[in-house]
Amino acid sequence: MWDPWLSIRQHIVRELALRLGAHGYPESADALERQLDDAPSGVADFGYATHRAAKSVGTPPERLATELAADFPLGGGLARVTSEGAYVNFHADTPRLIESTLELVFARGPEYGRGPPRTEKVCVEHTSANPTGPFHVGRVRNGVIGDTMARILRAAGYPVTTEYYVDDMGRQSAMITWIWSMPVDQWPPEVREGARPPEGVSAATEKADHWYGRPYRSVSELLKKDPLAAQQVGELVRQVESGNSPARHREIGEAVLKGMLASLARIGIRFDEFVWESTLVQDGSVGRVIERLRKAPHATVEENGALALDARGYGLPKENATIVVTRGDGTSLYPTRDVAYHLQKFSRFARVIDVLGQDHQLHARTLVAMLTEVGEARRPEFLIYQDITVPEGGRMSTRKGKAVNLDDLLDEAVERAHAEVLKRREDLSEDQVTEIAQHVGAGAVRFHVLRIAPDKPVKFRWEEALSFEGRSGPFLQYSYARAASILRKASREAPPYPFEATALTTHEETELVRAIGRLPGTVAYVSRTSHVHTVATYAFGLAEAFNRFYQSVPVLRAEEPAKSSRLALVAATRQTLGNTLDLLGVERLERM
RNA sequence: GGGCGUGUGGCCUAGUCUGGAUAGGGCAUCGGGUUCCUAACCCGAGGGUCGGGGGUUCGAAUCCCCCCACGCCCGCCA
Repeated sequence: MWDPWLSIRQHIVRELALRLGAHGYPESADALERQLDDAPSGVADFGYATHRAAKSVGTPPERLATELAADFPLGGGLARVTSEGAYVNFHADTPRLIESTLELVFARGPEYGRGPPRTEKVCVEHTSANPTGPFHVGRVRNGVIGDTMARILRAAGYPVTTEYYVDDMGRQSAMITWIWSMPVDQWPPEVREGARPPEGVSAATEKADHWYGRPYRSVSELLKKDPLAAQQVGELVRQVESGNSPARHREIGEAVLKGMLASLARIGIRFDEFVWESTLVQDGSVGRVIERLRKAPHATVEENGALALDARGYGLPKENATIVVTRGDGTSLYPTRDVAYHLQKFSRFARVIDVLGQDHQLHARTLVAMLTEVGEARRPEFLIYQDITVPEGGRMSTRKGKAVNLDDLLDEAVERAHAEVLKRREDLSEDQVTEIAQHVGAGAVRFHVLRIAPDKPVKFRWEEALSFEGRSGPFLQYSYARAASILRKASREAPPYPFEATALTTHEETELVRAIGRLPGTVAYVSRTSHVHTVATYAFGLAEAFNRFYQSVPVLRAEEPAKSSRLALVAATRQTLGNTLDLLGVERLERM
């Protein structure tokens, strides 16, 4: 037993199938499961629209609804069946629902919401940004979505590994090594000018991603008009590919990555594994992929010796009907190396999920075409999200100078949170205030990115990202803290929580129980659909239900048995909201 | 030009996969609520051609077709 709504749904669907069958309308329980709607709130728990069945049977829908409701068998947590117009309405046995929901929450504790264990190993690869400089806000959507998806899949019962694919082989990371391989005072003037650190900032005082990343944009500009510099960078790429990369290359890459990961850690994103692209070249996997592609059905060789694939027939855009596998000098390209990486992932995992920005959509299809060409039938599942754009238009880009640094956003969020905490709480120590502010700021930013469907483009606006009110991370944290506070004052911070289901009778109480009961279904839904934002929507609804309860129903000042029962309800809310916050990667706060 | 995605009150958004009851929320605006468990909260009000047009259906924000607008991609970059 892991979902308090499951038995009642199953009962309804099973009996409905039987009764509709008796009316001459055969429909499987599975099909009916999909047709069973949530009834409008206040009307009932579930509703079934009879129009379709009625039409097929030749009975007026209203009559069919009346007939079905009249002698529908109760039980399984179903207390009452009514009809309204063409709808059959199913009402749960509320005391029984309260009992099964709260008991389940207390029995499972931190495990509440999780599904039955599964054995298929899943890999969620996300973020995988080049180690060339600090994260901007546009990039973190990938990490937030990927990290949350991984948390949800774990909750759904899968063994999950998160991976960061570190691209240390491309031109972009070579650019950083190239510029830092010479003393700063010998840098080309335009680079030195463009990369000048602000007053008082040095390598010792600044995070490595910010420090090493500073010249990135200027170098990128320089390479467009300086063939000699471009040639030197190209030479470096060849060195890396042949395994003779300067030690500095890996050192800088690791330093920059470390700085980047520190930023992600601030919003709860961590990785299980890192796969450095260069290792795939050095262990020969990329070479083997190139050899297999050379013998592939549609392999061709371009005039300058570049190996390519004639990809017509793969549904790629016309101009892109050729996939280039190696450069003229024989060095590999990113899609080719990514094939090697995917073959490796397939050997380690049953399911491979790639979180990709929409700008990688074509890459995804290229990758699939190349996998076909090497005779690999397995496919990654792509979780595609739209970009975060800048209000003036266009997506964030460090190179174009249109980007907001994640660290800057977080610093600002934490600063504002600090001011808010100070305003509200005079009793806390400076350390407590600082800690709360960090989690509130981080929670606001992470939730802001998470609350919107991945399919939707997001326009970045400071005021929205920094909102602590309404549908926000801090609202959830505040709700959790309120629940924690009541339990603390009652000295009831741990089980057991005895309760009497019949003592919980107000609309606010029963709605809160219903919300608590919806977590397992939400987890199952998201693990199936990858609609990670649904967890954010759920969390908000739960917190809202709790705040309404809090407002209208006294707990500590109530008489028994209401008092104990309400304390149990508060404890169940704290557990459920806490488990949900864990899924969202938003820190729980016992006080704020 | 082709491919993918998006379009829901002033702004942001859920619902779209699997069609079903008066399209839910948040921000902003206006009006209320704290001698009482944390007002980062709660209650109420106004505000909607669900981008436009056709179609399918008993029924369309949801499915199909056409069109419009916006974003991204269409490198021997990643």
